[in-house]
Amino acid sequence: MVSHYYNTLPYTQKHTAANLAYASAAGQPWNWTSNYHHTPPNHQFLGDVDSSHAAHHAAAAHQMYYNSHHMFHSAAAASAGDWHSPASSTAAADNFVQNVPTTAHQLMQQHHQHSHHHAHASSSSASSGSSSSGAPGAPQLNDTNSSSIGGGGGGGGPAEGGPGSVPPNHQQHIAEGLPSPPITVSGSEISSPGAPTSASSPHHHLTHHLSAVAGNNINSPSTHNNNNNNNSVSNNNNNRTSPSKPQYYEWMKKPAYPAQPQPGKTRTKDKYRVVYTDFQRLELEKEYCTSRYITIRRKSELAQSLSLSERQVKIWFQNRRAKERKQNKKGSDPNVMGVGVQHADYSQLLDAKAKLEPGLHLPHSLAHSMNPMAAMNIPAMRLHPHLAAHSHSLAAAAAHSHQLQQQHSAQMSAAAAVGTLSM
DNA sequence: TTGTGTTTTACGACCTCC
DNA sequence: GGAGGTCGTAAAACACAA
Repeated sequence: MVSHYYNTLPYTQKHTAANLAYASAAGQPWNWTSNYHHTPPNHQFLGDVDSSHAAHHAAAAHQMYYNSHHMFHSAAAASAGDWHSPASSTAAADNFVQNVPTTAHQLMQQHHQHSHHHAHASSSSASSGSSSSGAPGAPQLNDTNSSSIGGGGGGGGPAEGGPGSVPPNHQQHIAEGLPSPPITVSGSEISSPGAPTSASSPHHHLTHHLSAVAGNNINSPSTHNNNNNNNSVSNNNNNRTSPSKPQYYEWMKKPAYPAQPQPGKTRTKDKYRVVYTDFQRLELEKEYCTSRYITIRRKSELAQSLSLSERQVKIWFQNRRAKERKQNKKGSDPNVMGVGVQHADYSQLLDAKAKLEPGLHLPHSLAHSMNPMAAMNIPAMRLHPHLAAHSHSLAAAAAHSHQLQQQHSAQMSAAAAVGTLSM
């Protein structure tokens, strides 16, 4: 049986505009990607600046932005003023882990309610996550692909750091809201700090189970001396007609993924890739909305709160930017810089939002402020990465960003107008 | 159900910056 | 040299038409 969560929640959510999940490019009710990340003013790089001022700016606008439109974020903002406030620095960081799970729980509860409201069919979605106790060290994973489910992510992880240090009830919250044990591959830091070891992965369970019953350490690098055993098993294959004993075949000895061509390669371990939960995606999107380039601090915080590795967060941002560039390129084919696409998407976004929150009618100015980055399409926004990475250049980057934002404010207004009218 | 196209994670190669 | 950026790509996950 397939993972409850995996099958229900993502799908139903993805097909429901109200659920804020990613929607595939085709047929999506509103293009989260193209619209949502249109960061509020002055957000392009402010989020990267570890200065309290800039961060505060980002946090404030971010809060407004999400409070207005996301059932998630009202809770997030309410309980986590620190969320986007690096200004709160260490103390906030200390509280971060403790706050976030609670927030996550709230968010998921709201999400769940909302799912009931708007997508009744998905009623079992979030509960699937909560159905797994997600106790630390004892993640309950669903059958398949549940690596992205609550169980593993929060609790199972390494002893130090991350949600592992969260109080028990928070652990459950994490299990409900911050699933995804990133069962990624070895070799690098890619394995999530908060994620369970691969031994917790369903695949791993299966593989190990099979290997155990087969009497082979199939995943063990030291098994090259077990060729005899393998041979014996292979020989058993010839006796597969024997009814008295369970038969184990050659394929059973194979790991879930093809053997590594090179020992150092990392892709082939337990899972080629994991699927992030909607919550993880949402939080990442939120952060991306704040800034397309994540700071080291925020990366660390996010990684911890989402039970992802910093590498995963980094790569997610890289992929996210690539996605945006791709979309921009696609939208800018006919001598346009994608603004038209952005407009359409933006109107869809607002339309969806309006459905989501019928009472919400954004004033022009607000809509404008929400979408300063319709011009994110603009090639000029491709500031040099290191502008974001290195604080020395941040001021210039921010200034540049601001200038670009102003340059495109007219377009933004148009976009906002379109969006408002569409409601 | 299956085939096919798209999206999402993840990586390697290569680059720039400090 | 290390960190992080883009670019290109692999492959799983997913969506959808036939």
